Amino acid sequence: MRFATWNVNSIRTRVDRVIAFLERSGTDVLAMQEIKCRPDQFPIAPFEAAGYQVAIHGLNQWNGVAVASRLPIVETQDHFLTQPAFGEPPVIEARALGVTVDTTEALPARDQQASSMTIWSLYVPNGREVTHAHYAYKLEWLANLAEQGRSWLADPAAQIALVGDWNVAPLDEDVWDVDAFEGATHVSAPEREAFAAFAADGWVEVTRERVTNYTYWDYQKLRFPKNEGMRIDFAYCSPALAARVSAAHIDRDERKGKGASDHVPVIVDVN
DNA sequence: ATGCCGAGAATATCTCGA
Repeated sequence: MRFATWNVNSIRTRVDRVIAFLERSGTDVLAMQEIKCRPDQFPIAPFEAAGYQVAIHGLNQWNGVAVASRLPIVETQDHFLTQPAFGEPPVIEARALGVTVDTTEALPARDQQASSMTIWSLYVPNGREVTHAHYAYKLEWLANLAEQGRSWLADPAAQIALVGDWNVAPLDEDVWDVDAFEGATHVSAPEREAFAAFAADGWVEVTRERVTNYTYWDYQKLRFPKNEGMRIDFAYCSPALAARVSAAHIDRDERKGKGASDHVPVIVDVN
């Protein structure tokens, strides 16, 4: 069984690339971020034609998350219980979508193996500037998700993946030039502590040891040709799910050519 | 090589992204 996460930066602009990726990669479940549209604007037909159901959560042109699955979708949640609001009036933004899929047909029968998996497509707030209210919101968002996550991990058999654009570069090596990020968001100590808290709680980030590459390159200043990128897309798995992960990689080719997202897919294989 | 910002809404220029 293969799942993936990809910040697509507008599904309406990128749908042809996304469908081609699904068919080329054999991905069973794809978590998307920054779809930048409402459900009624989402190009559902090409997904269905390719054999995928789509769960969509989008409020307007900002943010937006979705999950495409060729495994049966059995439950969806359009926010996590402790998810904070932002703005005036306060709104719980479209930044989290939990989709539970039946994995029976994609995995070999095995004693006591779970028959379902919940994949959360997450688009963590950017933060903008460390002095901005959006930054405090980002830290609250991560802390509240961690709080929620601890309750989920009370079940040692939980099959849960928290995947998406975390908007945090956890290590210095996750940015092309740490000096260029002095004082910026994504690399600050509080953000890194908020990210590391998930590991302390028992979540296992399954791509760190299997992928040695960036997942994002800015559109500006020839960042991709010069390989000046950032590693900010991750997959935290519950312990029981992490134990079944066999491989992970990125599809770097998706950053090439006309019409690329600024992020690439991060792909995880599960036995 | 992969190439110098892209997307959406509104309507000409703004917000947002990291």
